[in-house]
Amino acid sequence: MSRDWAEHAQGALREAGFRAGGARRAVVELLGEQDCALSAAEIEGQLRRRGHTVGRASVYRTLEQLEGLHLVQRLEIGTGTASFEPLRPTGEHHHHLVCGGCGRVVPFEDPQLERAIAHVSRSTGFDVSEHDVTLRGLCGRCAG
Amino acid sequence: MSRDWAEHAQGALREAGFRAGGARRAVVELLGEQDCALSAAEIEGQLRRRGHTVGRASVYRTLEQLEGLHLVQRLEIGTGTASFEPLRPTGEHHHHLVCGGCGRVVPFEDPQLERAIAHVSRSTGFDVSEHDVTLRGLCGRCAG
DNA sequence: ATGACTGCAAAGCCTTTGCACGCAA
DNA sequence: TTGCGTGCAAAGGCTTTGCAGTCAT
Repeated sequence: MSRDWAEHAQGALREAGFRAGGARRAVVELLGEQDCALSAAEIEGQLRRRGHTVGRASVYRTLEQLEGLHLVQRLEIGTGTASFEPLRPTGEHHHHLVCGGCGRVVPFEDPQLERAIAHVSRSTGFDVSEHDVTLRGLCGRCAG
Repeated sequence: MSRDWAEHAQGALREAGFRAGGARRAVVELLGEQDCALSAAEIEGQLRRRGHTVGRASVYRTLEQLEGLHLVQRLEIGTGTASFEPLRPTGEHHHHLVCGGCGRVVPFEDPQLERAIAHVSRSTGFDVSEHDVTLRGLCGRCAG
């Protein structure tokens, strides 16, 4: 199912007029295998570790293009470093819990929370297309 | 009521062992008058406009201290620039709607959303102390 | 008198941009 | 062959840090 996203994204990029290049394909494939958010540096590092080195600029450019097509969501989870994660066409997604002690990021999902957000969205006068929720605190280990 | 926050914050800072200096006091007072988030640059600019110039470093240092005492919340509303807003001891607060067209940031509040978040928080195994919600889309004017 | 507070300037990071070369179409 | 895609290096922008002078206690 994760691989589905990569194929979907490649198709959407092609339809949007982008050509097929190695760097972008590698970034999209890596993103498709992820279940949570990755920073640009993490993407660059993981690709290099796989032996497929990609320029930093290409990583950012690809992410920018994917964001423009609503294929990935950019998240600012606190420390001045952005993270990116695939946006499934099904709408299924999760949010994040961040531990202020160890920095661990844990995903969670909650239907009731989604319903509340959908309800608010309709009452705003905005055409809301994305949302994100971040909970911060201490994880079991750090809270002691 | 806004002024209450500034006094509360000054007291908390004193109890935490901080001395009374002009730069920090000015930042705290300005924050107390705000009802929504301000960036460090906006804080610096507004203080200068009032004739009370404060060094950029002092603004950031004060914000860092206030954040450490949970007196302000740092928000990353998208464009790589952090914003800060007072955290009321009463717990009352709002969230943000961001227009991707004009960049406008509109605050909103919703009790049902808060309840949903509180419910999720209790089920996570984390000791959740803060949260933030950001809705993104196009405002009435930009959606046309 | 001591050590925290400040401001300025420099350094650090993450991200974006400029440019020349290579590859898809 | 055209011009998009890519990588490298330089530039940008926000934030943090180092340092010396000042002020609170």
